[in-house]
Amino acid sequence: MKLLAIDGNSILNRAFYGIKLLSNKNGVFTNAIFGFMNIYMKNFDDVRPDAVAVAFDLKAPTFRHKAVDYYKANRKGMPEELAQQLPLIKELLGLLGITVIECEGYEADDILGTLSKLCSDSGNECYVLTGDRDSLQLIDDKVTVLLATNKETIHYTPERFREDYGFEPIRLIDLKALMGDSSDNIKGVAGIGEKTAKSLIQEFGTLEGVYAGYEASGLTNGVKAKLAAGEESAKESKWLATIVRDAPIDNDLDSYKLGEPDNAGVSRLLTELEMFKLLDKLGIAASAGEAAPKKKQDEYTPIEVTEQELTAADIAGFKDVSYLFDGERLSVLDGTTVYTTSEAELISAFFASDCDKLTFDAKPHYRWAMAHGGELRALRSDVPICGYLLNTSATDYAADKLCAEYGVHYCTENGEYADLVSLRGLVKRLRAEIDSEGMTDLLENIEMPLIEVLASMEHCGVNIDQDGVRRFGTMLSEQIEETQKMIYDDAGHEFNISSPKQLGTVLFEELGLPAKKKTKSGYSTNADVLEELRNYSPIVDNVLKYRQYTKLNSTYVEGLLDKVAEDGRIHTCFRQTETRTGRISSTEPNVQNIPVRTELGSQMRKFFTASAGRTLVDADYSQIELRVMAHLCGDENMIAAFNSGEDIHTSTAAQVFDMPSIMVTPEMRSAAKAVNFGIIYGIGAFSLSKDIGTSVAQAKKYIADYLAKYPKVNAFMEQTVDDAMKTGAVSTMFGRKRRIPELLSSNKMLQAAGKRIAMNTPVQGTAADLIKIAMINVHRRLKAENLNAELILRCTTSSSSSPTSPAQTAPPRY
DNA sequence: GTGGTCACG
DNA sequence: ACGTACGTGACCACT
Repeated sequence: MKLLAIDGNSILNRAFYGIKLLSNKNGVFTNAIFGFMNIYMKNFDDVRPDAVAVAFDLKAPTFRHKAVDYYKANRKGMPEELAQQLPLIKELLGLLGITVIECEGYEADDILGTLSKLCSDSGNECYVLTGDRDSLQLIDDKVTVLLATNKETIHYTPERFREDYGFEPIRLIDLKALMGDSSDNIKGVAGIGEKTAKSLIQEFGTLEGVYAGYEASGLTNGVKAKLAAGEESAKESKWLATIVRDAPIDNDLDSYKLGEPDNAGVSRLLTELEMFKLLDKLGIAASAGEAAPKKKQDEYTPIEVTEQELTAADIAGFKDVSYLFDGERLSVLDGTTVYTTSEAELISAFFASDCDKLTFDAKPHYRWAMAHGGELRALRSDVPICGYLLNTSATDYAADKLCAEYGVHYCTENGEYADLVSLRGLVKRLRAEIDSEGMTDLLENIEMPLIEVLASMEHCGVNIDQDGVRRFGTMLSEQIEETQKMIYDDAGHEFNISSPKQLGTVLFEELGLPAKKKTKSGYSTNADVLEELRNYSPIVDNVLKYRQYTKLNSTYVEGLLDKVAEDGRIHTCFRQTETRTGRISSTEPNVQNIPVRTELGSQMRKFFTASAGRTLVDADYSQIELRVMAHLCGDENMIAAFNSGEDIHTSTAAQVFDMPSIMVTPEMRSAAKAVNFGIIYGIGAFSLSKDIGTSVAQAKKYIADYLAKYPKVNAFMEQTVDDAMKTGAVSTMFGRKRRIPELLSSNKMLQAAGKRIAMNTPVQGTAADLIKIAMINVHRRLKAENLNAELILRCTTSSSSSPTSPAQTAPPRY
């Protein structure tokens, strides 16, 4: 029999610190559970055990059998984010049929020690899974320790241990007795570190051996003196370092055999935690409907559907239907009948009909209708859009997940039509939720109408001068080759310049440039770092150039050409349920990050052209986010600055530096501009100082002066953060909500990040709302006035607000 | 799949 | 001692 014995605390800890904080919508953290289960499942697959036991510490309130416990119990407790996951993982393990062992007065490793001894003594195999090297002392012929590190799990057999340490596993105790372990508050012998301790154990075998023979040995007098002074401490340390192997736990190994999992219970728990990926991995059906958490399950009587081919006559009879369409096949649910067809004419007729429609992700349907010269009418609700408004942070808005989350019966009994049959109930629930959150107007008057606008923009696409792009690419390729040669010359050999690892080696080891910053995996070689190193060697400049050229070539030249359709245009995909703030994003290609900041890069924009006989018009709001801020906080000074029509950054500089605008220098304006941006992002003095190249103290003063001049900005920020801390969420002017679980974190960095999100999102999100409204209005007006014009892109536009050309204050005109 | 880097608002 | 502004997406190297 094989037993897998797991140090629950150790693995949970490792998982917690190894995975970024995750939480469900109620702010319950789940990252440690997620990481734990990943480690567990991987090792389970490797070992294929018959029995599993997970041990957890159970701390007694009073002094216990080991002094170390006293200290551990007094150590700073685990962070709240982790502590709250502890009962949850225990519950989950129980539901999975895995034995959880806790033993009053004993730590997890004592339990592992006891379990492994039980196995060893009875000739059974034991695998001890832990992240703690202390447990390596348990290794023997029957006991393998699976040491989970950040990268991999090392299988420690006696052989492997001897290779790494040069002595027997059990001697780890003697080693610790000498070198100590500050994390366990084991003192060891003062002045003896890892190296000395290892060589002593290798020479004398045990602690007792050391003390029996060290005086007569050839050790230095210094070491001898330290050993003599530390003898008592060493003996106590040895005792402390020894893992208990006779904890009073159930010694019948059979009792740890895997039990039957309670799949419904697991499903309920993981659904509540919104850990759908894990549910999937466990092979348990997501979202057992009866197990919905907080929300009471809506009443539902299962229906049986019948299936038939759709006819034109059927369409005429439809009033209020749900449908799904995958680009080929349409299925419409009316009552209990599912009408299906793949005939384009019928699909077109259905889309164009006036019956009310509910569906799932309608944008492609609009596009299909447009591509077939028709239209999609009377769309009443789109599930992912509703789901998005209720939680902008979800990774996807699949029907089964949403049903589980909002307590709606997911109609698995309808087989392939589960999504379709569930649609109506789901929409009803989501709309009710949206209504109670005050977002109905946002849904009906912004997000829903926007779907068609985005579809139309995607459908039209934008014309690309492909030859121009190709020529630009050829030019870039030549530059790349040339630059590459120079870099190889300077380095003295060829290497992959695009590999940060190889580049780091060349710059910081071979050429000996001073490394400024480190990343997790080595030296940082980002533009900021390289910028500072430019004077050291011409190679640095060339690397920067190489980066610029290759970026332009692969992302923009090649990336764009790849996406040009047969009509010579690119048809990007606008994503409406992607961003946390309410902005639209764009993919395949991303048209929202076409270069503009450098002269060379901005040439890319020339290749976005009007097709023959047409004109490309671009329009943009000027300083929309700052204007939104001015409006939201109502600061008279800021509003007056905008109303004056003067360049806002110059005006800010004039206010902050207390002088007439005409005396504001470009440096002052640029500092003011940086502060303005900082204000939108949720200011920090450090970053501001870096941005404008001043001391942190100077940056602090700028911020203080700014906030003094615009007191209502300050008040608004404080109020917003305050409210956000209370409600865990922020809203835009149009009622769009964003939950901010980071605010609940006890990690100060994370909470500070949450506060910045709280300050930024109402501003960024309101701007997004406004632009969406503008897009809808423009689209409608072009249509209503029957103009031969189309809205085609929502992309980057020239943002020219230089001091000499004052910002445009009038609303854009079309 | 993740991390580093860099393009944009 | 550490990291250090908000929001995105694409590409590359590497695991």
